[in-house]
Amino acid sequence: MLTKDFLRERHRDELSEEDIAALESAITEVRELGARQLLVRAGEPVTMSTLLLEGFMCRYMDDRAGERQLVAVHVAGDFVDLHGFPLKRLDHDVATLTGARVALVPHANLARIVAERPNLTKLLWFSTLIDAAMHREWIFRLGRLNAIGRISHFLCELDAKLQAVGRSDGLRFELPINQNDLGEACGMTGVHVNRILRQLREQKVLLFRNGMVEIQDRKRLERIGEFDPAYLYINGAEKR
Amino acid sequence: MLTKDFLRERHRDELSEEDIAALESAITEVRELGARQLLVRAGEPVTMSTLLLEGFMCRYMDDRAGERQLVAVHVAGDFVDLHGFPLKRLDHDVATLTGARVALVPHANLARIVAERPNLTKLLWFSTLIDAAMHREWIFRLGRLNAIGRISHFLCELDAKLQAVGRSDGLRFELPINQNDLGEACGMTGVHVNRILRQLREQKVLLFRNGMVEIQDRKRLERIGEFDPAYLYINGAEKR
DNA sequence: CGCAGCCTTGAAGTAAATCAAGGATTGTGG
DNA sequence: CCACAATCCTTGATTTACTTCAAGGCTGCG
Repeated sequence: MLTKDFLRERHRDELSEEDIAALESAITEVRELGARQLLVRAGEPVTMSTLLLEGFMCRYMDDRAGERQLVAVHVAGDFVDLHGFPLKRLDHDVATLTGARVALVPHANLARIVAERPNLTKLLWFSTLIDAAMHREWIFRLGRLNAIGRISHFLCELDAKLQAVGRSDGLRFELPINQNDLGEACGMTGVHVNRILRQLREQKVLLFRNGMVEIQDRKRLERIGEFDPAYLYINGAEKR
Repeated sequence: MLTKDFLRERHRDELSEEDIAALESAITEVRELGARQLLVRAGEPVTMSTLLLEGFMCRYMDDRAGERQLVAVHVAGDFVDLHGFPLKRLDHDVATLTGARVALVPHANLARIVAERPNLTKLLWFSTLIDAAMHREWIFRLGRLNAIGRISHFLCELDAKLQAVGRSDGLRFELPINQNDLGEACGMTGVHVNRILRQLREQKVLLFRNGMVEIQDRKRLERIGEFDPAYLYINGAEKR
């Protein structure tokens, strides 16, 4: 069942068995990808969308100097570039961060779903809106939090998303990226990420080493990052 | 024709006359709103969506200290909280910036459209994805541009959106907000906005006074803001 | 062994925040 | 009609968070 993590803990239960079967059969290919591999370049017409099955992917844009700004990080179960279907071309690049396994869905098959399955269509729409909600929180993070807050918030978000698909137990999870990647996500230099991680380590809040995140003091971490998971629309994680 | 500005210059031509009639008849009420009026509070269930007919609205979230971060600014023709239909509750507040006229669309009427009109549904979906694209550009702005770049980019975006709905001639447009609002959008203090506006004024790039923006040197403005309108998906404004 | 990639730390520089005060404009009530 | 209050704009002085530049160390690998 390739789509088992899609919308997991997020109204997946609203999908009928026929809806799920329709989605499964829309997949035409499964592919293994290496780390740091470009999948879609900004501006080029797209004809397929990518469902991430395993690993981490990201979406990003470059500034004039060629510096990256990540705008999204994706985990298993995410329909990474579903928005490419209505948009027809993307405004950003899509790439893997780590090794990954993906399922490919041609847009022609999505068109059939839209024509025939209003309920599934609405949930596909819903899933792109969760991405938009995460974008908004990303804006908040960059606009209103300082460096330690940004890193903390980002890692809280990742943990929550990974827990929803069974890839984190809430204490530790794998995140095989480097400090520079983290900086590109949180709008700061790799050097400063290093100093912030040291602070978090010294305060016994969080450890990030060898591609592994260990949350030592979740309360403090969430407080530092001003984190409230409501925006992730995960079942049961309502506004506190 | 209340919906005449909806998706104007953005594939509105893909809507059939019946689609447009269906959308028009989904509107149950038109309302005039004062400036700085809260419409939707984060977390509360929503049952209607708002099509902005005239004026400026915004969406924002507060940090712990109560400081606002704007995550979107809307102009005439924008379906401000259409995403509230699939999401059922919002992760942010929605308010007017200026006096405004809005059309209200109950979600029950949207449900009928989704059930009966796949083509219109896909364009409604599309319109929420343009918002997401603007969110991404907003992330880029905050993460990768300095203060003068952020202000410049933001005003370029507003001008492009307003031109698409005939509210800017490309030289000047009304924007009746204050410097502090601008700061809340661009992630900086009002004081610093003031200094940046002075720079833009002294360099004869742009004037912002009395709620009116005058673009004096568009080339420079776009260059300072690293602005490329491709992400707005406005017809004819393709990737350069 | 020697190189590449990543992490770590220090020192100096800079963009923006903060604190503070005054000035202009508009509205308001006596 | 004018005093004054409120709001917004403007500018200066100081502080702070983060960047930049630089160098060295660790680890794994061909």
